[in-house]
Amino acid sequence: MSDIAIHWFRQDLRLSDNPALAKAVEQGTLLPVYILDDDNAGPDAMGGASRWWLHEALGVLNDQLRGHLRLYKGDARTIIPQLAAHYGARVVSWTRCYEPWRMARDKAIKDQFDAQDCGTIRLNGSLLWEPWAIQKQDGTPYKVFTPFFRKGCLQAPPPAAPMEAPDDIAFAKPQEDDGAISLGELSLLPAVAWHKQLAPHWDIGEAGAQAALKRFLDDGLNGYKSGRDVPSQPHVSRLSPYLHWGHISPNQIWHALDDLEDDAIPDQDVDHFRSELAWREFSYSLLYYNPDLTKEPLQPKFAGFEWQDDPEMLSAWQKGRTGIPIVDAGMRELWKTGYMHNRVRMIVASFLIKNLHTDWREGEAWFWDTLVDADLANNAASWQWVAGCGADAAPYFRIFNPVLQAEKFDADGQYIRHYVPELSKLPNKYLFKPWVAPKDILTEAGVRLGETYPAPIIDLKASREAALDAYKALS
DNA sequence: TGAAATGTTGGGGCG
DNA sequence: ACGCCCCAACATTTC
Repeated sequence: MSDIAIHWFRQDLRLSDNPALAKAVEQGTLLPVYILDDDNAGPDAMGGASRWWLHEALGVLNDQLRGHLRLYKGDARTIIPQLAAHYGARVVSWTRCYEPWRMARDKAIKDQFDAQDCGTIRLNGSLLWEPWAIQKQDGTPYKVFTPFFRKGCLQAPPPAAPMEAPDDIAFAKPQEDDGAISLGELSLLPAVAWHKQLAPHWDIGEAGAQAALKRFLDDGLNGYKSGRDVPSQPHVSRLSPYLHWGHISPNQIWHALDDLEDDAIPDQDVDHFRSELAWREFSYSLLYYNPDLTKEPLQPKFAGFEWQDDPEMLSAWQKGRTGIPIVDAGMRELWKTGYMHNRVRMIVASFLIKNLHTDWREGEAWFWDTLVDADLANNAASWQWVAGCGADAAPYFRIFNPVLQAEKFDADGQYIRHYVPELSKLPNKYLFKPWVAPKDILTEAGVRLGETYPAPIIDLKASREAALDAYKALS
């Protein structure tokens, strides 16, 4: 047996605060690998934006590893044991994942190794607390967020202090015939170069994650609690893709908040940002205890709910051509940047579900394909939350009015004007609802409804009432 | 992590 | 001066 330790990178694409990687480095010479495993992912295989991000991220990680990252494509259940045998590895390490398909796969691989000499190292590096660590007194999982956060998270042992990156990694000598392929051969980039417009908005990788954290702590956190609702303001962290890919660990963020030296930042801002990290934990808890979360409503009474299936409506929503400015602005931000501000996510989701009466799984699928932070747990839990069929869900009658939401949270119209430039000359009075503007105002602003910008595809008032009736029938 | 309908109050205009 | 109406502004209830 050699002294080789294989670290299998998955959603932990960083060197610092990576306990499993650190352990592997301690135990031998490192063979760092990544496997594109669409075989096991099945219907949960990555979407387009994720694949682009991963392509870039693997390039950056390979540079960090001084060109030693080995890439493979296929079924990890066979590739990992083959690699271990091929190299005569002493140990294989990985950071735990919590998606049902990954947990099943990883357990099968672990079981194979348990019957052999090769050891495994499996550690948490992606969550503040592992899903099974946060439970109610009676041993059942929390179903409501606030006690999950206050009683569960805040009274649990605090997250471990982050570790430095291992210095001076000794790499194993790669063998040419081990099945490794090039980054290009992973074929992660889409045939149509849609991803190119995403690139200017992101600094992918571990350094980019740390820069985003610093930017947020310096300029965004102060005023977070209320500023986070305003999409034109820099008061959101934009850390979600970095967390999803493990370019930064939640422990690093949590402890950075502990270590803040700026006394001027109100406690309520820091506390609220911590609660957002805890929402991520809550989503993972929900998925862990409800493996069908991505496909089945948590509340059984929604099982037979009759959603409308209108491909044209869905397409208009996806393209940002609904005729409702704040909705279109959000959907276009998503298409252009791979991201959407959280407040706007709630607005567009509410519109799809409660005005267009579309199955929440359609929205879930679109976000899965287009978000650079697409995350199985967060995506499923959040769509169920908006649809009202999830845990701790919004009451069914809580329906957003996208006009009022825009008037409240984009009061100066900056966000809408940026993403819906064909409306930018409209005065604020009509920017949020151009269909009520007098003809001469529209003409003066260069807007021709139905030509330069769509007329609304749905009547907000009537569709709201229809949703209320349908939901009321359930309760 | 709503919105709309309904109810209440109080100031000002006006006969 | 007084009563009446109107209607913001705010509060409460309902979906």
